Amino acid sequence: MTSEAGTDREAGQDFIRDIVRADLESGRHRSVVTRFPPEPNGYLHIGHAKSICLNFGVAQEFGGRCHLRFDDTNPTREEQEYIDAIERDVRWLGFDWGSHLYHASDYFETLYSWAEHLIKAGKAYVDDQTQEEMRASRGTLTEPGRNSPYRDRTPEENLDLFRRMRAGEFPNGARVLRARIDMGSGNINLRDPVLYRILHATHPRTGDAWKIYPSYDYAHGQSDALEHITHSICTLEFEDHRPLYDWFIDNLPVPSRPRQYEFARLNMSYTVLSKRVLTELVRGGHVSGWDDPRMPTIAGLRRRGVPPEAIRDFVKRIGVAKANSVVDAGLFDFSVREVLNRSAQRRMAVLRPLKVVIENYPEGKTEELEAANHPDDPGAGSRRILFSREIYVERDDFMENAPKKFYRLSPGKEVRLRYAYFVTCREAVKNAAGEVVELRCTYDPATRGGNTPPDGRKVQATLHWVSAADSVPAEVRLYNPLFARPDPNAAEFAADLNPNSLEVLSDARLEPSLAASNAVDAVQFERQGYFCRDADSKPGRPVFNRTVGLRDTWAKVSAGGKG
RNA sequence: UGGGGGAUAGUUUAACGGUAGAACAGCGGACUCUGACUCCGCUAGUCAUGGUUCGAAUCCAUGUCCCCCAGCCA
Repeated sequence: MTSEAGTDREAGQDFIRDIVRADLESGRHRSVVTRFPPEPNGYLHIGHAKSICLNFGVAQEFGGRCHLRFDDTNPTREEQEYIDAIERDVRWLGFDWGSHLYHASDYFETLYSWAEHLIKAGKAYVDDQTQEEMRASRGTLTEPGRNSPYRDRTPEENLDLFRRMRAGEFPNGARVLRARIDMGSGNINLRDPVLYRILHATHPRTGDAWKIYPSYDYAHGQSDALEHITHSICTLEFEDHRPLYDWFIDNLPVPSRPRQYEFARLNMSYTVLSKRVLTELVRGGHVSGWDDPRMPTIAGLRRRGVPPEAIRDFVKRIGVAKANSVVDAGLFDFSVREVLNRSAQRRMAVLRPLKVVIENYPEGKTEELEAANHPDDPGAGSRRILFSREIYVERDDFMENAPKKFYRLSPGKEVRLRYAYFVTCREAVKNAAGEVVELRCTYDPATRGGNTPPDGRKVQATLHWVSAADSVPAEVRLYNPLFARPDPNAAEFAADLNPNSLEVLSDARLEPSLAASNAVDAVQFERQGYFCRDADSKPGRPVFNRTVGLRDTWAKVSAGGKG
C-alpha cells in the first residue's frame, strides 16, 4: 500500500470526518453512506475532484459506501456525453461506486407521489402566477414576501391541476407546484419554493415520459433518503437550503433521515472553476475542447499527463473546512511533481535545439552509451543512447557573455554532457545577423560515460543533449495558466485570458527511445520538466505535452538579476 | 432594515480550556552526472477590544471585515 505522499493525517482530521466518526461511535449510524451527485451538464473539474475524494474517501475510510448519482432534474441542460464523461472521470480518479449508480430520474415516480402526498396534506399548491409575479411577490432580502392569490386552493383542486400538469395539458411556465411554507421567512428558500415546473423537454433517460420535472430542492434530499444516504455532503452555498431539506424530510414518508453538511468549494489561483465559464471557453473556441490540456477539467488534466494519484494527493493536502479560500496553484504543481518524480522515467530531449560540433571527435563515428532510466530507481533499468560528432543542446544552455553564476556553456567553459563526455566550448559560430547558430567544442576522451576524470577536475553543470543524426523531430507543447491574473474575474473571463497559455515548440528533438508510440507515457525530460505523449501524435511525429515544469533555481537567480 | 455562514504564518490547514503544530511558498546550508530530487536549518500566525479563568485560538460580550441567498438552475 503506497501512502499518498507526505500527508498521512489520521482519518478524522477534518470536521466532516469528525462528524462521521462521532455518528458511528454513538451508534447514530451503523455504517456511513455518502454520494457524489453531479448534474450532467458539463465536464468534471478539479473542484469536483475535491468533492469526489471527500465523499468516496470518507466512505472508504469508514468502511461504508459511496453512490454515484446523477442529479438529472433539468433536461434542458443535460446531455448523454456529459454522463459518459463523468463516469469515465470518476473511475479514472480511482473510485468505484460498485452497483450503486443512480439517477434522480430513477425516483421521478416516487417523487411525484410524494408531491401528491404534500398536496393532500395541504402543504403544497399549484400556483398560476407568472414568473414575474412570483418574483415580485417573493419579497426581497430585507422585506417579506406576499402570499400568492392561489395559495389557498383546496387539495382537490390542486390535485386536479397537478395531475393535468403531469398530463401535459399546460405549456411551459403556465403553472408550478409550490410548497406551502412561509412567505414571511427570513430564509428565502422557505418562501414557498417551487417543487415542480412544466418542461416539455426530452430527458436523456426518461425521454418524453414527463412534462413536469422536480426542482433540485425537492429532488435532492428525497433521493438521499431513498438511497439511505447518511451524510449528504455539499458545498457552502447550500447552507441555507438545509432548513428546506429538513422540511421535506419531516413532511414526507421517507425511508431514512439523511443530514446535509456543507464545506467550502475549491478555488485556485489563475484558475476559473465556473462551469459556465468552462462551457464558454469550449463553445467560444478559446480552447480545443473539454480535454484541452490547459483546462482544469479532469479530462484536461489527464490529457496533460497528470496522474490521478497526484490529484488525490493534492485534495488531501488542501483539507476540508468551511472558510472560503483560494489555494495556490503551485501546491497542485507540487503534488504532480511529487508523484511524477517517483514514477516518470528520465529521457533526454532538446526543446530548442542549438547544434554543437565536436571538432576532435572522429567524423562518421557513432558510439553507444548507457543511460539510467531513473537514477533513484535501479529497477527502472537503463537504455542505450547514441553519441556522435554533431549533437544538439538546449539553446538556453549557452550564453556568449555569461554572468558569473551561469554554470553552463560559454566560450572556454567545460561542462558535462550527461552520460557522455566533458566538452569545452571553443567558439560560437554566428550568422549574418549575428545570431549564434552553432557551437564548436572539443571533448575529452578520458571522460567517457561522463564520469569525473582521474585528475579529479569537476564541472559545474551537466547538460542534456541528443545526437543530431540519431534524434527524432517532435512537437512539444508548453502550457501556462489560461488566465493572466491570479484571481480572474469570472464575469469578464475573456479579458483575463492569457495570450501565452500555449507555446508550441515545433523543432524539438527527442532521443530515439521516445519515437515508438508505445513508449512510456509519463517521462521527465532531464532538466525540462515532466511530459506526456499527446493524442495528436502521429507515427514518426510525436507530440508531447508538458505536464509540469521542474523547479528552476537558475531561472529564479537570473530573473532576480543576481547572476 | 432580513436570513445563513466564516475569520489561525504569504497560502492551505491542525490544535475542541492546558507548550499554537504541519504542508506549500520563501530564505540559508549539505549532497548531486538533472541549478532537479533528497537531507538539514531558518523566517513567519490566532481580525479587534473588553470580560470569565490559575490558564483562552478555544467560553462570553461588543465591534470590524469577508462570503452566500431575492431561478420555474444545481
